[in-house]
Amino acid sequence: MSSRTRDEIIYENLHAAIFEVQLPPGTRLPEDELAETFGVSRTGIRKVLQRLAHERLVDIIPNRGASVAQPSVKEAREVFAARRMIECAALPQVIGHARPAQIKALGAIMLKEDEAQLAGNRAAAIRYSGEFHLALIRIADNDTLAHFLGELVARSSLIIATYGAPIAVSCRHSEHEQILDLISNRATAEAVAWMDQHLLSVERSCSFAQEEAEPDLKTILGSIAQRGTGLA
Amino acid sequence: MSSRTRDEIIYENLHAAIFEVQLPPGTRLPEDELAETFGVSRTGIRKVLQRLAHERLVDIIPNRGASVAQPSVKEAREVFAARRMIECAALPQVIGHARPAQIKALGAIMLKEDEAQLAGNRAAAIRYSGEFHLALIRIADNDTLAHFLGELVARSSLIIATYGAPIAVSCRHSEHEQILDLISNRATAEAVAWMDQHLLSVERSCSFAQEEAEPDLKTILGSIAQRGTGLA
DNA sequence: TTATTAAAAATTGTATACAAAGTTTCGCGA
DNA sequence: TCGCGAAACTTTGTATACAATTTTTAATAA
Repeated sequence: MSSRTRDEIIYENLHAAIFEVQLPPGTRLPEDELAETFGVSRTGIRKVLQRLAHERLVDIIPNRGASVAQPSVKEAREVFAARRMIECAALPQVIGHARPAQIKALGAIMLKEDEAQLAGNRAAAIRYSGEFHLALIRIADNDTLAHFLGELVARSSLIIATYGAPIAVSCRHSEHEQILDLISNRATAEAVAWMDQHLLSVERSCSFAQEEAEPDLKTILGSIAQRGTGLA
Repeated sequence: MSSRTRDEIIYENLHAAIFEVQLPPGTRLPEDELAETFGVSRTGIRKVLQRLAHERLVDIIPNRGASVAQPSVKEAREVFAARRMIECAALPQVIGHARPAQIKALGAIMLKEDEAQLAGNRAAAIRYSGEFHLALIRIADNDTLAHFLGELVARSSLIIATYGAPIAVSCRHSEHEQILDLISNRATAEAVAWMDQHLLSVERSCSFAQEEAEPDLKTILGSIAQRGTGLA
């Protein structure tokens, strides 16, 4: 499998670094620095940055360069709403196609996620948690849909990094276990309901309140002024 | 609205040309030729081609350049399956949010599509037909989802160009009218059922049979051999 | 001290040059 | 005539150079 071209490798590295929150939201990504790091010219880097921008994992502002994306609250809600629609809608297909070996593989991923959690390996926990959702939808044998969900899962990581409670890491293991049970029992309706609740609970674990209202400069300045301006 | 950078304009031009089947699937897109056409260097063209490749509107084969994508049968089925999931799942949201002005706007698009059909303006008919589906989902106020559907709708155009009957142009006007009626009456369940049927009927209007089976060289050669090899 | 402005530095945008890979053409031999 | 192979040509891949823009720094005046 050496079809992994050099661009591909750079992409995978950057993607993983962002997905696993080694590069937190907002981190600047100067072309020169990346080019030097990966030992290529800016040309190759730009291509990768464009791709990541298209996946909404980095923001590119014209003439001002790239940085790890900082999803807005609206975007965060959209991503979770889209995930609920797609993952729930695909679940019947998943259950229809699921073979024992695939369910076993899901269990293995879940186990690794659990191990990573216990070991305090945050990056691995995030990776396996996302991998669980992706391995799940891949059973539906729809690459197009799986590709979309891949983007949404990666963006979810950025969202949780931005708005999530510092401790809560993405998905709770027990919920994945529950969904897996329902799938292997072919309990479609219950599985869909659980998946919906699972994704809602992840969304609820984020605190969007602070930015729910547009950051209002006047309000902020007003509250500062209250503390006394020294004027008058 | 002069925030349309030069790349953006090139992208929009190429996208429209592909979407409206002015550049049929399989058309080669040499960088030099495009660069000359748009009066820029290859650098700018490559960026646009990469973007279109990410949207699966063009295929890029390393060292062999870009061409308008030719969706496989599997990909075609995936795209329609994804559209059914997304458009049906979003419909409740659409109906919940729909304001009279928006429904009126949908009606206007439908009218233009109808006019284009009658005038035999195939490109405009395709454009408005896609625009109807996009305007519809935009009512749900989820840019993320609308963006995904935008890609799926454009790919649908390529699919229909590749597998569709020469006469049948995308969506039948009457079906759009029916869906619009059900939405304005807030008949959610019926609207979802109609949307599902509508998308299925578009899919069924394509003839995937020829390529449904993997193009099997041995079979083809065998049937040729049957006609007599002249050997022995 | 603070605000304003100009110059300098850093960063991105775009074109061009050269290298690498692929395609075509032409000629040679069977 | 047909098949094979090499050279010429075409096209893409990558790096580098220079232009344009933005950001930072420094200096000056209120």
